Amino acid sequence: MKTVFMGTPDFASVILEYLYNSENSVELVITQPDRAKNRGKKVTPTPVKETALKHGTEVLQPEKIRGNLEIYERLKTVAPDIIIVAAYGQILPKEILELPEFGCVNVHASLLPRLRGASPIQQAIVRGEKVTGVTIMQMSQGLDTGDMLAKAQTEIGNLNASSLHDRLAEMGGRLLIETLEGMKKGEVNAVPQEESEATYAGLITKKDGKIDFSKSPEEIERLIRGFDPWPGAFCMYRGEQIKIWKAFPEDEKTSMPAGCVIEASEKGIRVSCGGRILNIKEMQAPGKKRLDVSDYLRGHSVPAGSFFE
RNA sequence: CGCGGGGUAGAGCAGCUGGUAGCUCGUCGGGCUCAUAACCCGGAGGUCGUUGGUUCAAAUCCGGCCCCCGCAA
Repeated sequence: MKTVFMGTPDFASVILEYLYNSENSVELVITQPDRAKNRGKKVTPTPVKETALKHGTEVLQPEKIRGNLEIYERLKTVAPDIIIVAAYGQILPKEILELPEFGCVNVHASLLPRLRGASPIQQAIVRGEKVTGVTIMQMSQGLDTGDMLAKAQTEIGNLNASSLHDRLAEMGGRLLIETLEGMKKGEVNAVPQEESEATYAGLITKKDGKIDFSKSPEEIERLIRGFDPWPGAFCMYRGEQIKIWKAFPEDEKTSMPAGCVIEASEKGIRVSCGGRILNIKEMQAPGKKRLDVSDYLRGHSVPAGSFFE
């Protein structure tokens, strides 16, 4: 099929690669404008833009796609059979959704109707879902509310957000291509989402990574894993913001107050939380690299009775 | 020119108001012990990121460059 692709981050760029490696043509790619970001405030192209340019496809980066006549006319001229959307980052107006013969389909990184929204991958882990997956859906005007065309699922196990992201991106790419094949043959059924089962995964900010030691060790561990590598789960120790990258819940009970260090050794820093214990294994001080707790302790002292907060 | 921290022994840190480098762990050898990741004794291991400069003398002061990281976006 003749397609137009719209997407922005790495997740979308993986999907786009699958599209290039398929029978379908990519006529045009639309992504978010280059933004000044990172240290040094350098203007950086989006991953999708890089992928598109690598394949020699024209890229458009409208600041606002809604009500953008130029883009609309352009799409009309290109006249794609279908528009593929993956983590684009802007809401598409009705007239674009209805423009192609096959409409717009979205690759979403969750098993809809669960985890609609911007952060399905992280939230799947943080909320303790056992399984998650990808859904290909026919886009409608609501937020991830369209009819579902295909799904694939996977166990989360103890993956962190980075590994889960990569896995879901690959799954999404494969599933998209299959679905496009099916659509061409008219073999795809659109299944409405069960509205009552919908959950939402909103935009994540760095502040959401703050660890609350009154919560259970399991919950904290999921936050750490779900926010790895971005934005990272953190807490304060002696006035410094410390990121925690690896930790394991222990069953042992304790009556020490939340955040209290019970023991610090090369086996980990054991901290009281929610009446039980979280064993911290890997951490990072500001301006420093990620360190094994055993390495960290060679240069810092973490006495029992001090507090993480 | 967004703000900031840092590059010192295999690892993590200290030293940085200038005068031939120190701590903890590891490592090697020896000892103690029924035994040990415990303890005692001893040793090896560093062109102090790189490159210029100031100085009688620089890890320590000044400039350029390379690399790592935190914040903010």
